[in-house]
Amino acid sequence: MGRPRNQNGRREQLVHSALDAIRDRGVANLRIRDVAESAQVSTGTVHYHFTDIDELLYAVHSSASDRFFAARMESIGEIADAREQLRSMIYSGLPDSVDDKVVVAMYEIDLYRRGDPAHALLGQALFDRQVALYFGILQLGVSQGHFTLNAPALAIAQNLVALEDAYGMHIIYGNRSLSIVHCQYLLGTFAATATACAGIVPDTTDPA
Amino acid sequence: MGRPRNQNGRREQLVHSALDAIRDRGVANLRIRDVAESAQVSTGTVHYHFTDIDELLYAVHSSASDRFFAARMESIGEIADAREQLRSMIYSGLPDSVDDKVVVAMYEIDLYRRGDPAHALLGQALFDRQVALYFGILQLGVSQGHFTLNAPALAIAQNLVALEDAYGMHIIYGNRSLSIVHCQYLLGTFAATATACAGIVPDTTDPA
Amino acid sequence: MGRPRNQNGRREQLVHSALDAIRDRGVANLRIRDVAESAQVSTGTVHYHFTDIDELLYAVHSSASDRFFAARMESIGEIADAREQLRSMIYSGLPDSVDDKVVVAMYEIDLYRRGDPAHALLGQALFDRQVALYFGILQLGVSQGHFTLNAPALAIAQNLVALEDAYGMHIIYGNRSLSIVHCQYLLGTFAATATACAGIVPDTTDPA
Amino acid sequence: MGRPRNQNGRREQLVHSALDAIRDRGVANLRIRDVAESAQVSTGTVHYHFTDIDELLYAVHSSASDRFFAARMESIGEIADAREQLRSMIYSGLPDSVDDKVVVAMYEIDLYRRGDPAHALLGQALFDRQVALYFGILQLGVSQGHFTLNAPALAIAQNLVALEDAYGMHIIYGNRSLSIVHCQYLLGTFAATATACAGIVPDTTDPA
DNA sequence: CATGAATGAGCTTTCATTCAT
DNA sequence: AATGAATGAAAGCTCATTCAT
Repeated sequence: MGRPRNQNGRREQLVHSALDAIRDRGVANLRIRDVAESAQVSTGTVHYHFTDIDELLYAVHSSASDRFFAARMESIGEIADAREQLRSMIYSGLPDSVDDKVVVAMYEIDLYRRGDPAHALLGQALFDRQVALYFGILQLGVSQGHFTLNAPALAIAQNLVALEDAYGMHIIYGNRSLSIVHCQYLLGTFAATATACAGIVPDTTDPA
Repeated sequence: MGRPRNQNGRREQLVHSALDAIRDRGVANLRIRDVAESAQVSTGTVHYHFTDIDELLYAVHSSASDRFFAARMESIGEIADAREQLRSMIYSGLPDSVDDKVVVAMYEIDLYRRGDPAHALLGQALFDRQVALYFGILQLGVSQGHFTLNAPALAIAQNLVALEDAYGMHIIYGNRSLSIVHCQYLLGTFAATATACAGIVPDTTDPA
Repeated sequence: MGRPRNQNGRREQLVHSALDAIRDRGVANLRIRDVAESAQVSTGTVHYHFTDIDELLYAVHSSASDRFFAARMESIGEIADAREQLRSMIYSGLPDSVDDKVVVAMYEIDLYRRGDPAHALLGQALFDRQVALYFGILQLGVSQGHFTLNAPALAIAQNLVALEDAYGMHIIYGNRSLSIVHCQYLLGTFAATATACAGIVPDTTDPA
Repeated sequence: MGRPRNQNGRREQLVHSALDAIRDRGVANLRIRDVAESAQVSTGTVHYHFTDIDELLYAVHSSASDRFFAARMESIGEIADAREQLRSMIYSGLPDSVDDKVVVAMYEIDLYRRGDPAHALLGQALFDRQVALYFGILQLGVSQGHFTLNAPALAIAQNLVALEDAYGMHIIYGNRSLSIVHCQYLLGTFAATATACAGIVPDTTDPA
């Protein structure tokens, strides 16, 4: 009956293409044409699926946040020990590289759309979800007898997410005095002292 | 440096006007005309003093970084006690408000010009200078017998600056779950535990 | 006439929907999509029944003219007295309101397709038919002994139709110094003096 | 001091060019590029002087109305006899030809911008001014002993302007059963009977 | 017959940049 | 030094039209 089959995936495909385009050109220089070319469709097609560029950016922001958080959830899903969970989180909270397209897109759109309440909400929601994740891990570690917290669990959780944000940003920006490994070390140092649990982090020796 | 010399005042005025314009419209939407109108000159005048918009943005970024750092230096200049210095730093490291034009400009340009080595260098240099400032304070505190560090001073210093960066970013983005006062509390919590010095921070009671 | 035959009802439905759409958006802003949405079909369906937008507009113009004239014919069909016929004509010659969709469509398409001989012909044909109608009424009134014409019947008839056109246009345009009632009065004044027959018109007292 | 000399005339020049372009292509098909080409400037220049196409259309409408009315005023300026004034008015109230750009622009914009209060006001204001002009002439004719009005002067004046509007529209539309000369005859017929003054009109013999 | 995703030409609009004054 | 009118490339957005299903 002429019903769409899998073309409903077109929106999703365009969002993926937009991620590539944003990584390559930056949000500020993002043109509809870039997204279209990356997806190998015409510009009209992009406009057919997204009223305007704002709607596309919102979809990308939303999708990137969800994907990022889902990946972190998944990374600790099978792990029982809070120390291992914490270790895993420190790996998944930083961009893979200077070109991690999901992380780049989140930072860029967040800032590019500064002042737009819809985007502010996405950023805030991601922060809060990540805090909740860390919060749970900290409590689990306490109950497992591995962690002794030197401050409220919420404050530690917020600081952990904040450190990830900051180091993620520096990595994306190309700050050469902060390699990914070194950022992991710094996060690990913080986690170790906050939980009074030396054995949790990948590498507590300063590699710098 | 074949730039106009004797009226460097005009260049500076334009940089100041650009700060206002960036706060109001965002770097991405910044037009030469906005800077010109804010400075009450013609667009031609802006072009006379800055070859192109890149040169203007670099000047703004550079000026904002310097001003920001200089203010922080000044804020601890007259203070002898490392605990008071640390307290003062926590105040001066966050934006005044969601509209702190110096901080907004730094973040926006940093991200907007992501990939440009010149701007990356400015960001990195600011980070490093702030780390150095904190590093010195930490060492002073140790020598004064107030601080007992639970991790290398450098790592603590880097984490302090990173937390400021992250919370600054969240404040600027309009994240409503992180008020300025709460961010100060979070920074204070970290500083207090890292230095094992309870009495240094403005307010170690969670105001949330 | 190789058009689809057996579902002429669909064509007519689309023409009606186009009338609504033109009233709401104006011909100049009329999109195929508007017609389709108004008829609750897809844009493809509109294209199936009308080769292009010109064909649709012609059908609408033609239909509106015919409907408008038919209504006027009908409005005097049962009336025997020429004075009453004339009175009735004055009511049926003006748009009901600023949003009379049939009248709006005629004026808009007429002007929008200015220069197109086919549309010019429709306008001219409507004018001529209405003149003929008035002409017959005037002659009837003379033969009934009610009217004494102060000019050739044809000239009076043409002027009557012209006045209707002009006032219709002003009403449609939203001219606030010409209410519908006042336009009726003005037409009545003209008709009364042209026929030297005081008793024919709805209201010969200036309501202004 | 670098003050504009006669470039202030650029706006006016563009309005004139727009009149030509509207006559040639119609308002609905008017492109900024048409205006620019007609004025031999770039499209950017048009946008420099007019924020958007609406502002341009308003300027054209306003200018056309004013020019049209001014020409009519001037056409009777030197005439003392009301009969001659009336005769002159009948000449100046109709478009010169099917391509009279001032009249075409007024009708087209009026209709194209139907529903826009600003344009409605321009149309109404022109109507009212013309009515006032006729009203004065009718009263002058009465005081000169040439006219005996068979209806209120205001009603006659309104009907005169309405007839001009309608016939102007038909001429513009290309209605072949209404030549300019014949329209003048029809206006003259009405004027003659309304004023009971046979000698005023160009040609009271039906030329059709 | 009907659908609606896809297309791409065509338009408006923006804005850095130039340049005569 | 400063102006601001003019430019034109670049981009977003609209929408008639096509076509596979």
